[in-house]
Amino acid sequence: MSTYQQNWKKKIAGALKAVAADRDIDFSVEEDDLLIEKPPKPEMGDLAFPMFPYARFFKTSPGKIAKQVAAKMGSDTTAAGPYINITVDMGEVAEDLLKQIHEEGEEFGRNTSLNGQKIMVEFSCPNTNKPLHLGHLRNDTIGESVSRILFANGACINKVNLINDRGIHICKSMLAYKKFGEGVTPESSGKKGDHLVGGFYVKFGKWSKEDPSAEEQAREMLRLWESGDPEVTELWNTMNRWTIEGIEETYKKTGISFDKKYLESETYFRGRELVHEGLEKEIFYREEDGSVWIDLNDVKLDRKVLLRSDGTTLYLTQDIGTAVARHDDWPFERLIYVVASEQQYHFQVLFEVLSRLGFPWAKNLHHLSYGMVNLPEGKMKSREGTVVDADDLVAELTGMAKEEIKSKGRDEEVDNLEATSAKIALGALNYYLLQVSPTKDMIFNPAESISFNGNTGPYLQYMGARISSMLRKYEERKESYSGGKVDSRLLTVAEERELIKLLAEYPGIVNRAGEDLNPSFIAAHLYEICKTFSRYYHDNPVLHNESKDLVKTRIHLSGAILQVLKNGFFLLGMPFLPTM
RNA sequence: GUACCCAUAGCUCAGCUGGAUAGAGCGUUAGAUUGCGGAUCUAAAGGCCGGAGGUUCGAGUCCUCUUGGGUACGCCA
Repeated sequence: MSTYQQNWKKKIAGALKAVAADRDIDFSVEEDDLLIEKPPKPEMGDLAFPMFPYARFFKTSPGKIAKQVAAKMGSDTTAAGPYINITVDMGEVAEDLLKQIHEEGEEFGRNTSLNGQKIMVEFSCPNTNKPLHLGHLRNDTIGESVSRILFANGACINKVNLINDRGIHICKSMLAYKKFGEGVTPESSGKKGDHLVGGFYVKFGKWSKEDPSAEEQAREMLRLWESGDPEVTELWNTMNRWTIEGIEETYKKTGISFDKKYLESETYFRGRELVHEGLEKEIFYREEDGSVWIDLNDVKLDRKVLLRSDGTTLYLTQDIGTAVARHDDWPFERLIYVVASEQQYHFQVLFEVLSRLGFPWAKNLHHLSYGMVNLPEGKMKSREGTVVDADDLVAELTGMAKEEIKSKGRDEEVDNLEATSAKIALGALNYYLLQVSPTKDMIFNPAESISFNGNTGPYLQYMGARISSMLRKYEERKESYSGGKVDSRLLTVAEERELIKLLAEYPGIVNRAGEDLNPSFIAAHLYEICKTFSRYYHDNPVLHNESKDLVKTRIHLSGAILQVLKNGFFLLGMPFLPTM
């Protein structure tokens, strides 16, 4: 909610009360309860207030109320059927707004609604038996973006990762390495560590089809690992290091970072302890075979096993330990788990268990459940080898961007072809992934994502580059505009009014994105700004203009737009490019 | 079988707490360049918002039922 909208709410609320007083009706309205919207067409006005809700109190039609209210207002207010439409003096709004944007710079759009609240965000959570794939990329970009958005809303953020480095699946790649690896290393093979290890995981799958004893051998290895066998532990250490180093390289390339990294191998003990404590408190119960359970039938979550009959821990047990360890490390007020929607049941159970264990903060845990990423050809299936590898995809997009730059003959213009291509690829990827509401399944189309026109990352980046180019040109010939001065009242073109409104709305969008944990609101808003600016500068010369005042004013506006784009890009993990 | 999620233009997606004639992009068709980077812009065609009831002054949005799709319900993670 921008300040000019707030002001108008106040005025309309006042007029409504005045109308009620005239007619001796006992009526009051809080200005925050007033509905505010945009008229369907800009020429109808900038703000609209529907009068439907008041018909009941006033015992007349909304249309009549609108007329009576409008009569109390000035010439900028018209009654249009049941609506009151306001035409805002945008010159006045622009004067303060543009100044504010230029002064606040990268801080414009931030607010204090979360007031220093400590929020932990968990995302990514890779396994150490294979490299990242397209699904992780969605997870990573949502996690990173939501963290930045919450920070912009005034929260204190702690981004955490949880490395899944133990369990039977890890042993499978280790076993295959031991049998077929012949001592190969990332260095000797020239392969990234995560890809090398992932290859052995795939190899295990093939081998286990031929040799029925493979699965049993993997279980034996797990037992050895849990009992601390030195040889297995050493191999585990080595291969985990390879994978984690490989994955961290991918994070670096995709602009993802964490404040803290948790390892399952270090937190699962804690989970086991907590289950034992819960058992003593009779929150859990033991079956005859020794396994430990919780009965959640009263909340329709069935019953769930917490410890195997041999006393070893499970995924859920480990997550209990991790949550408690985290709260001890950093007493968060909220913890957001960015995890695929497949795991909804898991988190319902986890939160319920933590709550029954008596942790008051359990009610502040939140599962940010996001949908699957599919391909135009259909679902990704690891068995059919159609899983899109993260590194491959980034490389492919980078290659496509590079070709595009060359084909436009701009490879001489950009200062670093390789770096620029990579930034375009990243912008394309993140924008495409974030443009869709997190909760929904989506289809990822690589060719569409990297396209330079349409609703895509590169299009937005292009608008940023174009505005930058204009600002550079302005700086070059600044002297020829000397004597001119910024005058917001000159911003009378329809697109200018629209742009000012969009800029004014930006902080509210950041707020809403934070409340709903939904970066797509920001994506949509930035696209709207870019599209409007495209249309605007196409027919309205900014620099090639007789009036020096007008040049300066439009540059002032363009600079503010660029600033908002930059700020929004950051929230979406999209690199900004001054030229491309 | 039970629970949760989704269904809007040929395709990919928007549509904020219910509000004026349901919007974009891609694709299709037709246009615009002595112009700040045409990697652009303009316009047209394209919709029973899966279906049926209900609540409401008003429903793409809320409720019930129904159809179709997805996911979960492991001593896997």
